[in-house]
Amino acid sequence: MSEINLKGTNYRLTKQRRIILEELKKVCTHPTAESIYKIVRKRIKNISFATVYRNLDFLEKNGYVLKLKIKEKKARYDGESKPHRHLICKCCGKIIDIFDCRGIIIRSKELKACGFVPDCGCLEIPGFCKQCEAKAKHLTINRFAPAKHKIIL
Amino acid sequence: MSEINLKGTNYRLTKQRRIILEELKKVCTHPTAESIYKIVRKRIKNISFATVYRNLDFLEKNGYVLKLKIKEKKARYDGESKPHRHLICKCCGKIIDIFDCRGIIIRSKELKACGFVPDCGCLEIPGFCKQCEAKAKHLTINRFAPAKHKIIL
DNA sequence: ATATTTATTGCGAATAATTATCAATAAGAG
DNA sequence: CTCTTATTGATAATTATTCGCAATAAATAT
Repeated sequence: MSEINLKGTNYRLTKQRRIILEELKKVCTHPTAESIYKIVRKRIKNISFATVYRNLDFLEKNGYVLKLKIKEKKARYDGESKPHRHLICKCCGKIIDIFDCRGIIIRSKELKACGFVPDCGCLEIPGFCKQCEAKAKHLTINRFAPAKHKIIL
Repeated sequence: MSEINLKGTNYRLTKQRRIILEELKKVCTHPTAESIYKIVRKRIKNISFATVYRNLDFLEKNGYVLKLKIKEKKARYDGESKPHRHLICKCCGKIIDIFDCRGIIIRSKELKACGFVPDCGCLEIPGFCKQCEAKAKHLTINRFAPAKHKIIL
């Protein structure tokens, strides 16, 4: 189990923060704030939902947890703060962690030309999980360009 | 300029849809629904905001436009539906298109093992734009793990 | 053309995730 | 033990997006 050393800062390791972090580190999923709230409430009966939001924000801003950058209604958090990538299934929404990624190579002259420095420490990679990929094979739908209609250029 | 051929479908190319698409293709930015609404209203004075949302959704679902998958409050749309990538500056939020990307190589045994098939036709790559990268060099802050405090494991 | 069917629109209300407010409380410093 | 400041809990506010529905417009049948 991990501990936080807040010496030399104005921040405090409150019971709320400690327990939110502990619980988030216990699960291997990528829970929403609501889900974390429900779990934490078992240990702090009267914790406020706002406190959970505030502290997830605090923990993320200070590098203790990750907040996924996917476009979903509800934000998702990750108790593992070590840089790693997430595979996001475009079909079922499943999130798969990959930790062994030795590098992401983006072959683009434009990228080099504009001087952009990729930081893929927390990168969400869209695609299709094994199960959905298998299902998609039977369909004629083009997953990559889902146009039903023709575009005349 | 592009045209839509809706023959053989139940969908209609209404004035609203045509103008939303036309205007979205005119700009090289990645506007929000609100921004598109403001532009389109110049041509259709009484268009409803809900119509803009509905039709952006329609156009995206049918492959005419892209909807960025970044975690921002407001959704952002792209009139260019051809597969391409976006560089997202973690510092200033700038969005840069790259079209010449010949491929993204993800070196991971875990990825291969789980059978996930990446589909990076619309991938958002985080990092730092030239300007922000230059600024960041002067700082001691570790951009990759923004923790202000120490974590004792 | 005109009538009929069905998709789409405009309006306003509803939803829902997140944030802000603020008095009360708890934690650390002196 | 007192003082200062950070944090909390409760609740209200915000805001992007969606929903419901009658009115309208577009395609199809007559």
